[in-house]
Amino acid sequence: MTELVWFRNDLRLADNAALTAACARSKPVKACFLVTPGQWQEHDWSSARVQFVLEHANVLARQLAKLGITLSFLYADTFAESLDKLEAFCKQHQIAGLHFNEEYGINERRRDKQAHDRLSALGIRVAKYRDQTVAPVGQILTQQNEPYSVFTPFSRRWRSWIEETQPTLYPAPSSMGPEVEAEQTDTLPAPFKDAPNPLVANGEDAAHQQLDNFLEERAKGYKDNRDFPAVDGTSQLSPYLANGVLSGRQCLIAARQSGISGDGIETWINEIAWRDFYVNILYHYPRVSVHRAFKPETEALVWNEPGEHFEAWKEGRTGIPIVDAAMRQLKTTGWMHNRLRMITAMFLTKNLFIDWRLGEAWFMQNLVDGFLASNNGGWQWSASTGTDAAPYFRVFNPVTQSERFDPTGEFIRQWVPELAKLDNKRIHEPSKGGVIPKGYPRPIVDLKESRKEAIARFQALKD
DNA sequence: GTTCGATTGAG
DNA sequence: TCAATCGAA
Repeated sequence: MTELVWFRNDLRLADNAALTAACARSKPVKACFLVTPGQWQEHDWSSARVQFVLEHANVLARQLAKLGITLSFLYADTFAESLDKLEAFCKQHQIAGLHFNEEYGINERRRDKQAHDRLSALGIRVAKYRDQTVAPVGQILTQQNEPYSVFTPFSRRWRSWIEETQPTLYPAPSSMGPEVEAEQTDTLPAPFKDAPNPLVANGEDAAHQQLDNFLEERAKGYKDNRDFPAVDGTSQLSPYLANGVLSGRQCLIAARQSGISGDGIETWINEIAWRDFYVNILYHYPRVSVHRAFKPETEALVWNEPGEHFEAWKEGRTGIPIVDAAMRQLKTTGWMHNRLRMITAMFLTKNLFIDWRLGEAWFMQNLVDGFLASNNGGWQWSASTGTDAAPYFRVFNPVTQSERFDPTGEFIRQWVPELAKLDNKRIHEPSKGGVIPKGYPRPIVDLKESRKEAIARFQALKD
């Protein structure tokens, strides 16, 4: 009788609850990965992400093969069809027990429930593991046993849970049998083409090297440097985390074991907490995964028609240099610096007053690290429709942000070469006091007026 | 029940 | 200053 590990958003050998449990149970162990392009497209997966995931699945297949575990690729279009494939696979290989780590999007939960019901009916044990976050999802609750809707108290509770529990890593499995030949999936399925060049190196080993390198080189200065897009101040681990090549738990434990102390590392650990926080929000408030606002009253907002403004935003020709630089970075590399995600999201929702859902989808369609919980959480935060939202009257001024976080215009110059010759002052707002370089647009919206209008629309919600 | 601290700023 | 809101005390 065979145990089967179903890999999904957890493409790693080390610190993987489902894999460890399956290998501890009995031999032999098999593994599978379901290739579902239609579902990925429906979920706005980017080409960059699909490429990243499939390449990492191939790396995983080779690692597992060395341990005597075959990872089989099962092809189906949607989640619904994939369950037929999974069921057939289980019958064909006489699977006794299925193991997987939970995912928390609403379609994923529905799929997992159906998988559980169908396979249980065949007499197969179905074991699921709550492994996506450092503290198991649903563990961190207020004193009234309610989910937190504000980050700071959540993070305090989260930190004390870690102190009390001292989480440890699941060991990577040892050999389960003689080496087998690794199956490999071929290149990008049909809807996903023209992925940008990979931003980060392939494989679990590369992920750990990058984590170690971050801790050695940049963690201490993280708090001071992380907001400057021209500075290499962040960990850039998000593609690995979003797709489970690394776990948040591995990051946390590596940070603690590094012996580094101080504001830098603690600020970074807070980012791991943000990730857990938003996964919990997705879990406790399923409405956010069907494009509904966390704050229901904000559903009454009437957003502008997207039109030409939305096109200009997507393509990086809004006439606001920091916004355009950021949007071009996203489209070209599949990644955007976090400070810029806030600036561009705030600009779309508060200055252009375009529905946050459109921005959320565009980010997903382009990001290599697109992760429903964090992307939705971040967008709703920016749009003031979400948890712990910035008060609606607090609207970033993108020019001010640009002056503060890209003071020499280095980042703008990199992505908006039309403006490269402007001096450090003018580059943030070329329309002010001088001739705009040829080929660069005037601002498509008046920042001051649009800010006032947005605040008024939010104010009107309360009346 | 009420106060109080805190909240990835801007004008 | 502006100013909303949650959670803890």
